[in-house]
Amino acid sequence: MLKASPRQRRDPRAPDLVHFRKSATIYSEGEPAPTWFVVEQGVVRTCRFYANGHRQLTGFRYAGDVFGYEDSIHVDCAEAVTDLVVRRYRKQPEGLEKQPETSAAASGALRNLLDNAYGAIALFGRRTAPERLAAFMLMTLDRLGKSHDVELPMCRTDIADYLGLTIHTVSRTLTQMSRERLIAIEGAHRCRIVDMPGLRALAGMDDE
Amino acid sequence: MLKASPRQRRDPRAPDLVHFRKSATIYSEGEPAPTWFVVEQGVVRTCRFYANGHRQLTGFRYAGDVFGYEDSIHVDCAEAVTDLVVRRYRKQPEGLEKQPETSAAASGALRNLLDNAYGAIALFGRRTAPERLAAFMLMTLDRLGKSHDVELPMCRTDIADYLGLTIHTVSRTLTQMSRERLIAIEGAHRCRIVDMPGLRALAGMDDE
DNA sequence: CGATTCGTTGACGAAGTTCAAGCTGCGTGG
DNA sequence: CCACGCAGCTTGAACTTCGTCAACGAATCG
Repeated sequence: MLKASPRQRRDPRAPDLVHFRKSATIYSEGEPAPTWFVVEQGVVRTCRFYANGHRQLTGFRYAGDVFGYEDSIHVDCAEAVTDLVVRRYRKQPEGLEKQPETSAAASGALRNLLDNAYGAIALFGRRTAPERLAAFMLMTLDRLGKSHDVELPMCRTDIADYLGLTIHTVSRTLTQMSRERLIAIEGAHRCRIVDMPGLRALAGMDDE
Repeated sequence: MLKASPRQRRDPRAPDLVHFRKSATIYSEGEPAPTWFVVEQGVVRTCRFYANGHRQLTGFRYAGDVFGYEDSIHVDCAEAVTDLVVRRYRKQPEGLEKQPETSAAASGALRNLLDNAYGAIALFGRRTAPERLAAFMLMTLDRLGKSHDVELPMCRTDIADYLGLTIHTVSRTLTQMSRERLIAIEGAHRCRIVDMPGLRALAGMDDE
C-alpha cells in the first residue's frame, strides 16, 4: 500500500502523483491514515459498508478536492470511480503536528468532510426520488457541468447508493424526468438540463 | 471535555452556566458563532430547515457533549429538547486562535459534529422504518440507557425528523416492535429492550 | 374542567422495491 | 468483421411500505 517516493527523498512532505484504475480501492474504512490526497484527475467516491451488506456512499470528490485527511484512521473508504490521478501527501510526524499550516489543512479537510456529510443528509431531506435526483443533478452540475450539460461519470449503482434508492428507481425517475422535459438524457453518463427553473423548483431550491 | 473553573471571571475564557427552557433556541443556522457549549444537564437537538419547509435533525447532544463550535457561523441550529443547563465558553480572540489547546478543542468539536453527521447517514443507510428505529434505540441506549432501559426524552416528531419518517410511522413501528416482543413501551418517553439479540439483528449490527 | 398538545390507530393511495425479462454497448475471440 | 458474452441500463408487473387523511385517546396546564 504505502509506497515510498520513486526518486528523491529530501522533503518528506513532497507529494507523490499516484495512479489508480477505475474501481480500485484507495483506502478502506478503519485503516490508519498516514497520508492524505488531492484529486488531480478523475472522480473518487467515499463510502461505508454496513453489516447488512448495504453500501452507503458519503460523497464524491472531483478535481481539486481533498480527501482522506482523517484523524488517525479512515472513517470511510475511498474508491476510484474513473481512472484516477491523485496527489498523495504524507502527514507530519507527531511532534510537528501542531504547526499552523498543518492544523489549517487538517481543519479544512475536516470541514470538507463535514460539508460532504451535510450534503448527503440534505439529499435525504428531499424525500421523493425526483427531488433527490433533481438536487443531485444540480450538485453535480456545479462540479462537473458546463452551462447546462452535466457529466455523470459514476454508474447508476453509485447514484442509487448515494441517494438511498435502487438503480431501478434511479433509472425510471430519470426517464420520467426526461419525458417531462426537465432534462434530456444523452447516453448513460451525460445529460442536458432542459428546464432549469423546473429542475430547481423540484429540488426545492426555489420559492415554493 | 475542556473544563475551566466555574466561578471567578478573571479569565475571559471562563464558562458561564446558562439555562434554557424546553423548546428554546440556543442558536440558529447562519448566526455568528462566538461561543460554544457543553451540555451539563438535559438534551439538545441540532437541526436544519430546508426551503420546502422540511426539518432535518442532524443529531442529539447529551450530558458532556460539545456543540456549537463551528468555524465562524453555525452550520445548523440548536434547540433545547428538555429543560437545559449548558456551559458556555467564549472563543479566543482571533490573534490567539492558534493555541494548541484551543485548536484541539476545535478539531474535537468538529469531529463530534462529523460523528453526529455520519451517525445520521448511517441511520438512513438502514432502510426500512423498523431498521432505523432499532438502530436509533441502540444508539440512544448507549447514551441515555441503563442496561436494558432506554430513556427517550425527545418527542415523536423529533425522532421522525431525525430518522426521515413521519410520526405516524414511528408510532406504528414502535407498537409493531412491541407486539413482536422486541421492546416494551413504558410510556411515551421510556421503553425497555426485551429481545436484545433480535433488536441488534434488526438494526443490522449482527451477523446476517 | 375545558383546551391544547402529543401520541396512537385505521383506511387508503402513492411511491418505491422486488422479481423478472429484455436491451445496449463494448471487449474478446473465432 | 462478425458472433458471443458480459456488464450496465431500462422497463414492466406485482407487491410492500410508508405517507396522507381522518379520527380518537391521553396527558398537561391553565
